[in-house]
Amino acid sequence: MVKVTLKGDVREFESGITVAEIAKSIGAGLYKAACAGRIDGKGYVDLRTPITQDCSLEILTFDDADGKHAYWHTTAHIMAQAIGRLYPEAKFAIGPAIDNGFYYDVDVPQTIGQEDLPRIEAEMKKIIKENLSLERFELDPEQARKLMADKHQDYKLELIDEHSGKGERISFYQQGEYIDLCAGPHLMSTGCVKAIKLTNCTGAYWRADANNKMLQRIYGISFPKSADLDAYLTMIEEAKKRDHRKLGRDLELFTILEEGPGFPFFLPKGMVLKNLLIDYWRQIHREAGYLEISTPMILSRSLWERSGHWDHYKQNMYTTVIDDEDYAIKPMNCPGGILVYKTKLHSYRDLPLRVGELGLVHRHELSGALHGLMRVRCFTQDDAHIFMTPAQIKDEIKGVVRLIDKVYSTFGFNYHIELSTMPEDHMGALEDWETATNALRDAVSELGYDYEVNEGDGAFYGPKLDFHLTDCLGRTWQCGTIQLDFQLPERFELEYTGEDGAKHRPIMIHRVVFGSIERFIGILTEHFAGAFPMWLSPVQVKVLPISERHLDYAKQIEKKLSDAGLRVECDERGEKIGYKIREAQLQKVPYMLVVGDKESESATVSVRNRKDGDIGSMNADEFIAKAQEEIRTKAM
RNA sequence: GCUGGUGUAGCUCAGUUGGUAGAGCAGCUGAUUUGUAAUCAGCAGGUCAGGGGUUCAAGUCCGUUCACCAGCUCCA
Repeated sequence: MVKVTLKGDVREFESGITVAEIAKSIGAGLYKAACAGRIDGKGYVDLRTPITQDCSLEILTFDDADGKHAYWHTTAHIMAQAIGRLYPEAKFAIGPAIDNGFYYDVDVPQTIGQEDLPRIEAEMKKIIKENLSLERFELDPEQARKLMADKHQDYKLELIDEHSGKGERISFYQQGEYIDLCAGPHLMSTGCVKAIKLTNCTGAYWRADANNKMLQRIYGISFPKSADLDAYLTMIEEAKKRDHRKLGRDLELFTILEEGPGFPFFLPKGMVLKNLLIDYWRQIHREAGYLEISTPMILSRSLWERSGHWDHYKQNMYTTVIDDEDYAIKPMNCPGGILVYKTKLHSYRDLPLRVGELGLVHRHELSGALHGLMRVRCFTQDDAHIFMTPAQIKDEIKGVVRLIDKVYSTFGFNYHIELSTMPEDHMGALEDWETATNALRDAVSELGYDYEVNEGDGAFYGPKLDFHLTDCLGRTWQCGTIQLDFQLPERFELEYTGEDGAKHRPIMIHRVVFGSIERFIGILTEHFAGAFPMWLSPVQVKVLPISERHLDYAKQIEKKLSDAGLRVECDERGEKIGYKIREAQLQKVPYMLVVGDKESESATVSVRNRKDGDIGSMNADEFIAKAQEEIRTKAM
């Protein structure tokens, strides 16, 4: 017998009972809803897992993130089975669950287009109706190879070869005629899946390597209730309305034209926003002890050769020729910052030396990678380089992490941190990489932040901590980054004079907080759906006279607010008040001041808030005080 | 760059089996002088993304270049 603790309740079962059977013993409803199990609070296991030791057990349903994972993974198998029926020559690659649903990569001779998805969906629904049970079995590598070879599943054979070295037995799941190499876990039968939707089909490289064959990837999602599926699809439609590319046009923030793909134009209102972010940036960096410099946009080839960019980053660099000499338009600000460091001698007393630069960099990004303001070919980095002694590394990293957290909190962003380690194409000694990576790891864990490790994704000169923000559709974008660099100080022979009078080599941090101001504005726009907080709104107040005879009074109010430092406009057109309000609402102006007979006689304004509607009347000074307070506190 | 899709007025979109472009909103003009999300009328606006080809005839068919969209790869 084994003792199993379920939600604090201890129950006894015969040893070898499966998770599914335990769920069944609790209730038919739970058994039906069960997706996976969690033993002793760790990870998640298949429902078919036998329990042979005392433990605590959680039955995971679709409400649990891991439960969803199993649910979607099973749906991926159902889709693969359907594809197998419709395209008998199909070869299957991998088909995992992802954050929002699942996909399967398949290799079929025909092109599967959007218009083919309903046919596959229909076949999936048949398979669900057939309520096929999913059976798990294990084979040793030789048997596994034979099974997959018989089915001409070349990609699966490659996957088996990868695992067979470990000598482990290989697990499979079978439902009806469909057998898939798979570690699971899975639901008990295809009938457990209810509402399905295939959302997208696109190309994807086998093993995520651009040198490999491109397979066809089909994305889908599924839910236990069709109402949940409908809600999800509605949510996606709503999210698209917050797309910064649409809002950027509607709110006249920026535009990107065919004449300059990837090179954004900032319109007057977008420029207000950009400048406000820069003002804020300068203020917090001054407070954090940073100096500011500006370095040239174009610098000589020899500089980029010395920095290593010419060897490691050339495919992304725009180059030019001046008086028969090669030059490059800077893709990064660091070499310029380093030259500034070298313009004078430094003492250990100067360190840490924090030097910021709002640098406009240009990078040739692949045409297919461009995406509104999120991915452009020229962008302003809110860069800074910190030169320091080895003893200062950890504190400086912590200082930057805190600064980034402070800024992101100011905007109400959630973020996650990734530690990116040494890439294949790197320069410098392994020990340095190890020291640098450990310093980043220690600093972030000592501050108590969680992070994921992103193997091999560091910069060519050093490892980095990346801060990722999420857009309206849940895609994440790297914004802040902290990179620790031993290489460039070495290459440029940077020095400072130590307490001992001898020359020492400083270590440098490259860091950005916004990341790029362009990308940050994109994220910001989607986060607030264009309704920026008062302090960031390009137009904060719109004065709306009821009719022409209130125009003088409206202009007085406008002047008064403008003198008080508010960004205010007056709608002087001979339109009805409803029309003017509608337009101001669509432009997401935080406050509208309606002025007519009543207001001009009593020297007041009727205040309308874009969120709460009419909030009553007050005199102009009261409104100004209220507005200024909202701006001062950066209220969201 | 790769796979698939899309490209008609400033924006959102119609445009039948090929028979040489249409609406709403926005804009301009005029009338209306208005009380918390769209007043009415008139006017103007397009080398149908760009070359090319098939055809008596191409927005429509074919090919190509460019841009955009989704994803992959890559990245702030």
